[in-house]
Amino acid sequence: MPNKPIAISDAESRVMEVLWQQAPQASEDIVAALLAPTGWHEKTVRTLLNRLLGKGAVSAQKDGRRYLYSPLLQREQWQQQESRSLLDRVFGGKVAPLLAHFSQHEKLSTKDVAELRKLIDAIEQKRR
Amino acid sequence: MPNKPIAISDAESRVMEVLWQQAPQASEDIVAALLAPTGWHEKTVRTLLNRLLGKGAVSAQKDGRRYLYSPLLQREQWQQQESRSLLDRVFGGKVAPLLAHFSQHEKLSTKDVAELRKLIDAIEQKRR
DNA sequence: CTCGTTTAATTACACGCGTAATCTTTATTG
DNA sequence: CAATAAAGATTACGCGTGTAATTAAACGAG
Repeated sequence: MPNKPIAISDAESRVMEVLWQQAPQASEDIVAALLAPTGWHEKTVRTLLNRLLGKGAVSAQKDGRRYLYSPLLQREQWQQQESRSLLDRVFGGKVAPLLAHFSQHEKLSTKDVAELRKLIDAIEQKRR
Repeated sequence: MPNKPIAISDAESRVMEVLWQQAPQASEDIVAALLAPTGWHEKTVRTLLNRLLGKGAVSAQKDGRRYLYSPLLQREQWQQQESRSLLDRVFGGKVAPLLAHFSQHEKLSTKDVAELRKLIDAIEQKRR
């Protein structure tokens, strides 16, 4: 099995989010995109980029004097890893308790509920 | 506002799980309960217990020469913290994408689906 | 009362993370 | 070509965590 999960930290995921929205991007742009929401220093962002490179979560192609970065780790894949981790760590691997939990504790908008219902219909549809 | 969230680490949560199943318990029992699933040394477990004490996640009452530990942080509360954290960090705070994700990527048992449907019915019931 | 044993408290230590600062290389400009 | 500026690479540093080992205290056995 080829792909062992790439673990990225919280701060690193913020950088990935920027790349998931658009790629490739130069570090300058990534720095700019993160400045407002996080207040991070340029140096900080570059450190995170390098760590992500080291982890194989992003790739870099040289473009003149700078690099252009692209995500290698896909957002979906990361979401899945994180979800599974929560499920296993916190809910004993069982989906129903998690969902029950959300229905009790998270305020679901009417739209959420409608969407949920559609999802379930679709799932049941596919089953039979 | 009294309760700022108590952050507990992964290893610490394993100790809490033991206490959530039954409390109060002496460290000896907790050590014993964790030995098989984790292989942790007695010293390790005691360290974790002390850290949890420091964080206010458990309480200890002296019982002769030993302490009996009880959880202060409740399981529900912790699950909620962790769920919210996943939701915010990974799914932009929106429930529907999380659920969509689960429906696509996690194998939901027939029972899961049935439960989900019941949950939704209940929610909609409460709304009108 | 002293020694050993059991339990608790203190200390250890490497690694990842958040957050940069410093050093180095490379391209630009006079 | 030499100095400067911009980008990248290396190094830093304190804190939490995983994982204990070491030290101290307290109680029971002689």
